[in-house]
Amino acid sequence: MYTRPVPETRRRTQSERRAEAEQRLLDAAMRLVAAGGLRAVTLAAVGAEAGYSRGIVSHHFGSRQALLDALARAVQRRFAPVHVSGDGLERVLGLVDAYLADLETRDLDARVFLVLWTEAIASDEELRPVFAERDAAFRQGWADAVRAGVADGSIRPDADHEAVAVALAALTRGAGLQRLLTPEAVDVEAVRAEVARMLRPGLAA
Amino acid sequence: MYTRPVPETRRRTQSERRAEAEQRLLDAAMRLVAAGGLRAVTLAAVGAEAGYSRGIVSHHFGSRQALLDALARAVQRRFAPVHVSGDGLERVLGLVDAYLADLETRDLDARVFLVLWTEAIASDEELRPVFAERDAAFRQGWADAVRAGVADGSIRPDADHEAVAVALAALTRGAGLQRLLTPEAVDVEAVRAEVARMLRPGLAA
Amino acid sequence: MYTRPVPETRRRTQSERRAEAEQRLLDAAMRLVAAGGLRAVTLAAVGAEAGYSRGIVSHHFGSRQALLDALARAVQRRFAPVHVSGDGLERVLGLVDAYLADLETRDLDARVFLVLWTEAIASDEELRPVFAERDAAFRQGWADAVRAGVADGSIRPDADHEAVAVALAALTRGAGLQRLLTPEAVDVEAVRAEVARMLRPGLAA
Amino acid sequence: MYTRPVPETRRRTQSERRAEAEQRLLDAAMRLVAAGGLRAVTLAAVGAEAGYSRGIVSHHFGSRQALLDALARAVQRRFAPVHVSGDGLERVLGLVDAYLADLETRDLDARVFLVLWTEAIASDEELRPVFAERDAAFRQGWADAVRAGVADGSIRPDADHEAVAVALAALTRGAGLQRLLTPEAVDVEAVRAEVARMLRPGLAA
DNA sequence: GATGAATGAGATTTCATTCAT
DNA sequence: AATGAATGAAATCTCATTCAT
Repeated sequence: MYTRPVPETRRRTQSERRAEAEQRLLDAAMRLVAAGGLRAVTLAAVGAEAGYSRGIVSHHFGSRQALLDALARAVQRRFAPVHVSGDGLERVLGLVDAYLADLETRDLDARVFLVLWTEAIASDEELRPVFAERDAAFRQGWADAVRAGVADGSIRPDADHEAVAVALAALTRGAGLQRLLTPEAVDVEAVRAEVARMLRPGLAA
Repeated sequence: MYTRPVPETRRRTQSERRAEAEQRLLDAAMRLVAAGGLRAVTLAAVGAEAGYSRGIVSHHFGSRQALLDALARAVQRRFAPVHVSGDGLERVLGLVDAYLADLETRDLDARVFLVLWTEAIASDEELRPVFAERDAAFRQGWADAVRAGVADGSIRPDADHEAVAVALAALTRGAGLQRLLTPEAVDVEAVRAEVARMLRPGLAA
Repeated sequence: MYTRPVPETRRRTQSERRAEAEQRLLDAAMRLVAAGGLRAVTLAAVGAEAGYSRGIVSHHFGSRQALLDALARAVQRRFAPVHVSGDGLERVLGLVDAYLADLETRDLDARVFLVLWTEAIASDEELRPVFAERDAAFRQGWADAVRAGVADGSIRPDADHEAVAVALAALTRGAGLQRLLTPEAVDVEAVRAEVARMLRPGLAA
Repeated sequence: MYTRPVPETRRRTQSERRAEAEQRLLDAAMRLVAAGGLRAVTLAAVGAEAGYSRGIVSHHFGSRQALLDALARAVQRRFAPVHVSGDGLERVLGLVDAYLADLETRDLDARVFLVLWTEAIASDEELRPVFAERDAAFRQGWADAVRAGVADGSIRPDADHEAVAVALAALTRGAGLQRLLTPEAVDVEAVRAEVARMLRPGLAA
């Protein structure tokens, strides 16, 4: 016999409602950033996109800036360094490849991250330090991987850790941004393959 | 007999005055972009920075968008591909090095170019096509250099011209943007040196 | 045998809790008015100042206006005419002196009363009649005192009761307001002394 | 023969237009303050009341606060101390009388001045110092008049200049405010007459 | 009794644009 | 050619109010 399912929208507690609303607002903000840049993230637009009213963002985040801060931190978590197997040289090349692959497979996250990252450049507000700090940690991770490669003998000993980190981070970010501006010009698969061929000999011991 | 002295600044024609005013406005806009991003480029601010009044930009360019278009084209001309000597592989590596060097030696141009370039990403307006077109030509130039290197035997024959072009353009732009966000983290000299060491073996035949 | 200790704060009835909450809210509102004028009395601020939540004021008073009404009545009770001994002229002068003294000794009450009184002027809402009525009673009290002084021969017979009442009420309120605006300029003790000397000969028979 | 008069609205220069607009805006703001207090002075209301658009106040004054500052200074000029003839005691009594008379004869000015004066009390912004300063000068004027009366022997020598100044300023302002709240209760003529009778003996030598 | 999620009205501010001078 | 007066669209922010929990 047919039994009616428990209704999807059961009674929610206040804190559940709050958590859900905030998540929906962040998701809405991500979609808007991806589609139109930070300029498209108006309080009214976020409220509407999330299915709420005009005032909801202020209610939950207090100010637009606070929403953007939360958004930046959320997307940094989501678009965080991938776990890559391998050691030394293989790990470094694997990281580059993984980031490039993410541009396609995690398109929304990548887009939002990159747009916010560029917006942080001209921002005197709180966006800049949030990204500056994260970038430091990000480069540190790569520099550490290079150092490990040097230690285990897979990477040539005279490699400048910091400079390699800057160059590889630049390469992946630059490629991501180029793909946002001219998607048809960036064949991610081809770039991944070529970058692997291009970098390996120059890094190997 | 009294002779009227020749005025130091001879009477300028209307068209000269117009050209001068427009140049001063573009210079002012560049300074504002460099200092505060596109958001800082308000019509009143540009007028004031150039030493004119609020209405001057509208008077000369008609609209803010027209000013930005002119600014984009001007900065593309100023920050145009450097002339690099050498052939084949040396020319490709020389281009990378020259672009990286420009980040420091032509700081203002580089900054304005990169800021406008990122703004073009989320712009539905006229900025996007202006940069998309130029980027195509830019990559074409690099792809041609790679092709020439393959032809003269200095670059390995299986190099994917387009992918290399994307990767190298990405590397230089990414480095430039990283420098804007965290200047202290990007030692341009060190990056130039390391990039040369890192790329040569991977591109050489 | 174990005996459960008598709780220190015995269980309060609902109506006691209600009364206590409302009193705490009124006290909180008074502090806010004194510190920042009516504008500082937002529902959220009153709730927080009283140690409750944002919604508490609406819960107890229904609306902001109702809270302000209750506040006006409460402060009118608290800042009510002082009991002054003496008859005739002495009583009139005593009232003036007592009101002036209250400006210092009952600073919070005086401040809140005066702020609400001035707010009532431009208020179409319910604050105006509340204060207009009370002012009428207040002047009546003073006019009566003057009349009694005339009757007992201590005040000159041609004194215009109403006009004296207006003038003396004006003097005390004006002094109180001046003290709120420029506290350092109003030496209450000196004003009390001078006012007594200045008024006595002009009112005496 | 009939000659057509010069049209009233002849061509005006830019600076005439500016001056006229600003004057009309201040006048409009005064009417709004008089009718509804500072709360009624919204940018949109001022623009509409002056016969302009919503944005006109920002255009001319930059911000609401700047408009209020200008308004405060304008009304302080307009409602400035009257020139009163006489010396010593007569001058002091004449000043009190003149201020009281102004409450009726310059109703609008008086109303606006008094409303802004009370608003200054709870204002952390720029209104407070503007009125605090002016009040100091105002009291100084009165204290000087008292001192002159003592010097010429018309006022009793033990009069406390500052305290008299505070009391008389308080009396006139208090009366003005009372008249705003309950106009029917304040017979200005009667108060003037009674105040004169009441003060003279107490101030005279 | 108490909390706080959600709404929407209303205010200020910024700024591109239009147009008279 | 140049100025700047005037407009109005669009954004953020503050808050009283309503109502579900």
